[in-house]
Amino acid sequence: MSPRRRPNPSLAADDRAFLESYRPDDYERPSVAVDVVLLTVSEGALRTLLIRRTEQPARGAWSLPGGFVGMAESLDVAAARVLETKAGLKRIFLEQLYTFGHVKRDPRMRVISVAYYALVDEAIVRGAALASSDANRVVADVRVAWDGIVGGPVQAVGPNRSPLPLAFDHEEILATAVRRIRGKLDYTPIGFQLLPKRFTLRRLQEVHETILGRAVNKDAFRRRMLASGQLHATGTLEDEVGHRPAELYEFRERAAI
Amino acid sequence: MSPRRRPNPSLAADDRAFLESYRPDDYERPSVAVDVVLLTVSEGALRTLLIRRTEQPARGAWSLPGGFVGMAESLDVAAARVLETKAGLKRIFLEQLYTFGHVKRDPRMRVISVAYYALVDEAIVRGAALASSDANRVVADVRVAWDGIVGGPVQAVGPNRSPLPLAFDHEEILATAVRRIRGKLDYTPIGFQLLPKRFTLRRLQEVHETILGRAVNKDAFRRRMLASGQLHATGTLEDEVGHRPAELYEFRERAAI
DNA sequence: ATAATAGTGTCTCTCAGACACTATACC
DNA sequence: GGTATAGTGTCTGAGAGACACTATTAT
Repeated sequence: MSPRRRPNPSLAADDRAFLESYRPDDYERPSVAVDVVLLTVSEGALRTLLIRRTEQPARGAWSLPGGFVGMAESLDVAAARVLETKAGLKRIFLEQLYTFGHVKRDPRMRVISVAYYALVDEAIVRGAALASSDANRVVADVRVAWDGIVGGPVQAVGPNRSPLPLAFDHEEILATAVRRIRGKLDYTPIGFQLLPKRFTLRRLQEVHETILGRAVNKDAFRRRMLASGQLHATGTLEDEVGHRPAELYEFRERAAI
Repeated sequence: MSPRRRPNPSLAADDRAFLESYRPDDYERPSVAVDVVLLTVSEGALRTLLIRRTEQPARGAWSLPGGFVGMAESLDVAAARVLETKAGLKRIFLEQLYTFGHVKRDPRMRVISVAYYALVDEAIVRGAALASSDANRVVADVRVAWDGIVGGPVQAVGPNRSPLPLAFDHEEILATAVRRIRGKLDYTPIGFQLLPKRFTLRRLQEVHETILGRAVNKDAFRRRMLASGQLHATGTLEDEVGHRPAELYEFRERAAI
């Protein structure tokens, strides 16, 4: 049962002696899970991947993709694994969000959930396995009822405009993710993660407006983005747009796990 | 062994039926701990409470106060309990920081640590039980070797100016806490938590300067603080200062767990 | 030519930084 | 009065918002 029986050679001798006698099973332990809020911007709406629960508890309700943390994988790796197995997505921007640990948040047993959020271009979402017509998966609209980063309730809405009930405390997790990215947007170039490699400033501005839930000033936005030094003009223009084409930009570096 | 045997009456009938058959012990689980970075500002230095480990592993190294999460307590409650039992402090500002889950961060076994940070007035630290001359407790200086919120290494230094080696990944946790409060200071009134109920603007500015590790503009600081609406002038002045006394202010509300 | 959006130049307003000045306590 | 800090008034520079204007492509 012990996760690491092999003594670590870098430990001091008395550390090793201690390990021999230590009995981890003497203490009752909670389960630890990761839940991932996969966010994308599509058609001017903030959207997230939800999976319908087919088993108890909360069968039929919608939940964030998640899974239990393996004994030999770090939290980051567990979150990336969940993203790959449940959404078919690899090498996506992924950051830890918050850890939810209320005693009764899962009726089965004590489950502590380390929540992550991921940002991904909508085109990748469409191309991934989750695009297959699976009635138990949906990329739901996220309706946010508050301004700025004050926080508050959110609602997931399905393609047919019907509200989707969320299992456990997943509405709180989703709301926390929205609050976090709204706050991060003010001082980090997080919006790039939601766009393809090349994009126009107009598209980037639309992403910001969608996340923030309000219009932003076009001139100031352009100036601020270009002054940040994070953007690289490619010299090429978009095409087939029916009006004057805009220049395509790239983000200088692209974080991924 | 199961944490909650009593059926929850609010559950649907099939949820209850599921609970009867669910066997949480089928899966191996990690241990979950909380570690608390207790920060205070004293004599122009950022300081934190450290406890010397008297048992293996890492006996003799210094560690953040911490403890395992009980099966019937939430993470917030566990952190507050640690603060009370290990530092004798109650009703202190306490917020979740980050969750550390590298597989080998603890050589004994898989331990996932949910880190919290707490901010407290130095006078309370001095009055608490931890002031008792315990050679295994120290309020150490935190030396920060980087500017702004870029992050980097930190070092804990004892009263005799000797560096204190930290156990496990506690240096990383401490550095994460410093990074977090530096960032929060830019847009939230977090500095109040490190001062007594009544304080002068000068003291508040000193706290900000200590946390940020740099001087801040006096005029702009006063204007910004007074304009924030978070401060309430008491009308009384400090006394016995040997020069013109400053007005005492209060923070409008004081968060605590 | 017309429509539609890309992109720029400029003015103003707000706010932070800098600095000088006055105010008020203890000695 | 001397000294030290509290607190204010004002100038300046940086950056966001607003708005007008030019540029460029498809139809």
